[in-house]
Amino acid sequence: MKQKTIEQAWRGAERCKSCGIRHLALFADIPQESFDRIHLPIDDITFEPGHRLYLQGDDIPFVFTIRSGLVKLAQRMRNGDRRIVRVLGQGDLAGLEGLEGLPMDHDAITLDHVTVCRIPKSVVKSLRRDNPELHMALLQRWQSALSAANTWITQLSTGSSKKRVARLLMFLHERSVDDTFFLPTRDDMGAMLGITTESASKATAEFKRKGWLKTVGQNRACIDVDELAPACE
Amino acid sequence: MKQKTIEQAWRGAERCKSCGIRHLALFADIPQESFDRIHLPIDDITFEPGHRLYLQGDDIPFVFTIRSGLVKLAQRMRNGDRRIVRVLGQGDLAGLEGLEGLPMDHDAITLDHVTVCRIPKSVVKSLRRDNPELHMALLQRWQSALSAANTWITQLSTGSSKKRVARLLMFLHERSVDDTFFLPTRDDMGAMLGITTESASKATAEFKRKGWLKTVGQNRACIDVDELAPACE
DNA sequence: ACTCAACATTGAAAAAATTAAATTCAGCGA
DNA sequence: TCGCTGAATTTAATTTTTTCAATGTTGAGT
Repeated sequence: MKQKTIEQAWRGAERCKSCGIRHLALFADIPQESFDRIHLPIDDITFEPGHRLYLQGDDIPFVFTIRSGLVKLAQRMRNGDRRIVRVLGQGDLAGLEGLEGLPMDHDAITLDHVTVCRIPKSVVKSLRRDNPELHMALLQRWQSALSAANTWITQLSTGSSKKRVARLLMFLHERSVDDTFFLPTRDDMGAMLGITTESASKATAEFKRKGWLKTVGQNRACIDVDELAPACE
Repeated sequence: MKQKTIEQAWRGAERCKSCGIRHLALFADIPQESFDRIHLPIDDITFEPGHRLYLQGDDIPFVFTIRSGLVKLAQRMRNGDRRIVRVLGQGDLAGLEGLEGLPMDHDAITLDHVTVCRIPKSVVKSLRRDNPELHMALLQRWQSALSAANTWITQLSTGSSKKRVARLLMFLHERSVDDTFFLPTRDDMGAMLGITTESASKATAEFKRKGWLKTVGQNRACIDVDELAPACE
């Protein structure tokens, strides 16, 4: 079990109004007086790479807003194969299924250093009761999650392994805050794209040789978008 | 443009309470008095195979509950490739995205004969305003759509072409009302599984040779589940 | 019965991906 | 420094998939 660090724990939600990504977060449009009536702990937590937010089958009493970093959602199949079905980034919500009282159908594991806002289901539920804004926000989260799933199928599970890797790099580039982005292990890339580790390695090595992909430090990289774009189709 | 046949059109929603699949449908738990206040047309429509419910980019004022038959959701990519991202069956909802006011990101096209219940967005919106049951029903639709998308990725976009075809047949079998199911064209199977038409044809032909798959009539088939199951992994 | 068009099947060659094994490389602790 | 370890890469053999082209099959319409 990896370690976790609780930076700050707040009674109530005073912190939310000064949250740097509030415009992206679940409570974006919730009026202040709604917060004032809520006095439940909303924790701001930092996780290191490889931490499990929850596992397939878990029944967790939280949802998580990703404040920074990347989280992979992976499903394991009976035969042991695993497939990463989505990668969440800043502003995305993890654990939506839990709100409907269903057990998780996937693992959620941090890829790099991740900060999340952990919100008890009970808070969401009680706010949802009388906040149409939150209703809308939740529906929009579902919408964007589904849209992301579609993209995952059409862009990252289709075409040759090279195209898939190229599209994955573009995807990671687009969702990054700065001009570099987190480069997953070849193993994870394979699980994201439905190809073997070796195929992922071959494609990334080729892009690096051609200078379209440059590694920066340990786990980060940047790409030449104009050069890589043609390789996507 | 394909033809459509309007079996019955109803002013108001009197019909809903006697709907045969109401337990599966969107308005399952809506109290009768809510219906009585609504007087907008909810149409019961039959489509023949190949009819487009809506196309990518459309901004439609309806959602559709599938009463019978199958509907494919397909995304087209810039290079012209298409990928079927999901197949909807009885009780599923098509056009959810429209509720959030977003244009459709996919085509919805009937595979076989399909009957739908076409509900104006405005009806859903006005009912949603004061019906927590409908809120719940909508969230659950989103949930099951997302869960289906995950299944699509892990089961139908992973592994060898034979496994994918086997899993698709199992999937179609499970969702069928009777013991036969609609067998898509090899072309559509390819688009569902991310493989070529020929690969889909070879796999289905092999299963037929082995007697694990039997065609029944034109577009329908049945499988020997016990024989086919091992081929899924 | 004939024709046409759409769909399905098949075979052979080419291309691509997977498997397996070996190698390089960087970081880490003794 | 040395050896260890995990990750990434390389290589070669094998398997799978795609491509391309030809051949069957089927049903609708004449």
